[in-house]
This record gives sequence, structure tokens and C-alpha cells, in this order.
Amino acid sequence: MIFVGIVEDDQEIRNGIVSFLSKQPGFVCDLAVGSVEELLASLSSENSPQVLIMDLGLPGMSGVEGISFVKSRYPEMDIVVFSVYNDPKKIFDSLCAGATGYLLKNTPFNELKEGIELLAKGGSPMSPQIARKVIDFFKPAKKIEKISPLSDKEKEIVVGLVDGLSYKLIADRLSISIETVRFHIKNIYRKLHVHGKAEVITKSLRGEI
Amino acid sequence: MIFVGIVEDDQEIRNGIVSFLSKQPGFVCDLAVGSVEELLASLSSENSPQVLIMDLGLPGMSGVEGISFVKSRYPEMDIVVFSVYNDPKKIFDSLCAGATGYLLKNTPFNELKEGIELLAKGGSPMSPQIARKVIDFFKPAKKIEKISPLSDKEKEIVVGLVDGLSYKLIADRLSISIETVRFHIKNIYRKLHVHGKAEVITKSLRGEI
DNA sequence: TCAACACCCCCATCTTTATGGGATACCGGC
DNA sequence: GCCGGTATCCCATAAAGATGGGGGTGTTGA
Repeated sequence: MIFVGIVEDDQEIRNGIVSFLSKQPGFVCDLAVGSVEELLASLSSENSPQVLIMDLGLPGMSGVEGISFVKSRYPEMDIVVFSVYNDPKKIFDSLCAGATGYLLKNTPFNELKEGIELLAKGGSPMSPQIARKVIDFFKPAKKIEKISPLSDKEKEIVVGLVDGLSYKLIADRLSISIETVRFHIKNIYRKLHVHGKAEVITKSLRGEI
Repeated sequence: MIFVGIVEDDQEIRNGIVSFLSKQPGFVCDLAVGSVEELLASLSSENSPQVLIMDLGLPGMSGVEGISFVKSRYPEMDIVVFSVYNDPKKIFDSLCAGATGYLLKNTPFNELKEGIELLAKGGSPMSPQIARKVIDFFKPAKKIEKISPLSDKEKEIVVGLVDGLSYKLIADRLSISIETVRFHIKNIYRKLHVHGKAEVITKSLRGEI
């Protein structure tokens, strides 16, 4: 038996889902509210569904905030976003907040049901478009070949700075004079328009080099 | 009509897929090889499938390398990994190399077929376990509440360091004396067991604080 | 061939950091 | 009440870094 809860402000959709799921064998859907506030008021340790279907465009607290909230109190609950939004920001915000699935609102009810079953089996339901966007997130590996303005030697020096080495140690590591290290660092600062190693390290670790 | 290619060293599996897919209406599967090397030899601009089913455990060049290779030459090709491996490293390496889908080898042939169709529709086929791991990648946002040993003020100072500010500017920003900044930084170094702001910045940006 | 880079080295000077020592005060827990 | 932790300041000194200048060598491509 799977206990399902729903947060969805459109009463028609909400009722539709409830009545559909309630008819499915193995499903219980007795928690249906129109906002995160209502949800939090209804939830308790004894009365908490295993799966929560969550709309994003809600009155009051947003769906994403709601996900964080619920997850912090009930970490075991699986939350599936059910939204019209398919923009990357909404998707990744939801996932980072703790959503375990993301289905678009055009998903037929029976697929929604299958998605919930998938959760129980350790899967993560996603609409195809969502899955593609999530996968694409990793792809930027095929990035636009960031043409770093730094020469090879300069990049080696940057690595040394990131590693927290002094000029002297960088010189030793690269088997060059400390004066040469100085020379390169001067050029690095000029090329990156920065004025200290702190900024170089920050830029480097943020992938801006 | 979808043109499919296969790289799979187990001849039995390979033949099975080819014969299954060839029977499906709308599918052409005339490129089936046992290694990336063979694949690269067979591919040409005129003869390149839209979808490539790729095993990971291959003799010679690995599947992941193969994905990178193929993607760099034929960026439009969709590559679906078809592997027994379900460990995160393999998964993420594959996705970063440019795979658009990831199906485990226990996937029934008809689901494999559906997965390929999904690709054409802009989706990304993934086995449930894979989807969950991919989603979980984003979750660590709900991190293990890293109990930072640093006090609030010290953390503010760290932010200043990361921003590349001098002690003086940090003091101004926090409206305290530069001497207080010094004091806090001394304590930060002691607590983090580091000996310079470079290491603090690196640790901070790597999420180790 | 000449200009543009990357790379190597040296010097001088000034600022910023790192590290040690102090002092005072508030707060919470034992 | 005392102690540990936090926070606020001050001082002094040595090390590290930033910035300006000056030399060179080599490769590369217009």
C-alpha cells in the first residue's frame, strides 16, 4: 500500500488526481491540500504520506521552499514535482531542494501512477524533457572550449596558487626561479584583471579560467 | 526511420539486439561492431547512425573514451550507454563524455526500443536505478549539515577572503577593526589547520568548510 | 624580417600577511 | 564562581606578496 499526498492549488486537478489514485489498487490518497502552509499544518509524524505530489506554482510559500521544508522534517518522504514549468532553473532548484522526481503537468494520470510506483522501486520518475535537461546538465563537458588567455606555464602557476603554495614552493615545484614565478604572476594578474592571488584562486575554482 | 548502431563485444547480445531491432518497424540497424576501434573505422560522414548503443566494458578503447571520441566527431549522434555497470563513477563519466541515455543491461529489448524512440522525441532513456542516482547527484544540497567549526563571524571573514578583500576591506565591510580581523583569521587558521588565506579560500570553495 | 608571445632571470620598493604576544568584555554551562 | 568560547581591540616583527623597472632567449606567423 502506498500512501500519497498532494499539494496542488488547482482544485480541479487535485480532485482529479485524488479520485484517480484512490481507485488504483494499492494506493491511498487521503491528503490533498492547496498550499504548503496547509500541508505543514496537516502533517505529523503519525500522518505522513510516503510520496508527495507537489505543484510548484502555489499561493503563499513556493513549491521549492515547500520541498526543502518538508524534506528537512520528513527526510524519508519522496517528493515528486508536478508542474507546468520545464525551465532548468525550476528543475534544478527542485532537485537541489530534495525532489526525487519531476513530472510535467501534461503527464497522463496513469503515467503519474506508474511514476509513483517507480519511486517505491528506487527509481526517479521524470518526464522525457526533464530527463534530457538533467542529462544535459552534465554534458557541458563538451563546453565551448573556454579559451583561457593564460599560457600553459601560467596555468601551472595558478594551480600552485590554488594549492596554497608560496612563490618559493611554486618555483621549486616547477623547477624555475622565484623571480620567474613573480614574472608570470604579474602577467596573470594583468591578463585576468585581478590584483591578488585570492581572486585568482576564486576565479580558478569557479571555473572562470 | 531511425538508424541505430551498436558497439558491444558480446556477440550474442549484439546479434540479439540487431535482430530484434531490425524487426521493428521504423528501425534500421546495420552497424554492429565489437569495439570502439572498429566503430571508428566504420563511421563516416555519410554512414553514421543517429543513435548509438554503447557498451562500456569493451576490449581496447573503453566505452567512455569511445563516447568522447564519437561525440567530438559526430556531435549530433545520440549515444545510449548499455552496460551492467551502475556505479556512479561510470554513470557520470559517461554522461560527462556526452552520453544522452543510460540503460542497464537487464533492460528488456522492447524497453530498449522504447528508449531509442524516446531519444528521437527529445527524452533521455535511463533505467530507474540510474535515474535515481542522477537525481541524487543534486541532492547533496541536503548535505550532512557540515558542522563547521567556525563561528558566524569567522565565516563572514572567510567570505571576505574568498572575495579577495584585504584585511582592511574586510574590516570595513564588517565594521570592525583590522586588528579584530587579524584576530579572527588567526583563529580560523588554527581551527582549519591551515597556514594561509589561499588554503582557506580553496577549502571554502570546495565546500570543505 | 619583424613583431608578438612565451619563457627565463634579476633588482628595488612598498604593502599585505602571518604569527607571536597582550588586554577587556560578554555569554553559557558545569 | 570559574572556564571555554566568542568578540572586540592594540602592538611588534618577520615573512610573503604586489608592482615597477630592467635584462635576455626562443618560436611563430604575418
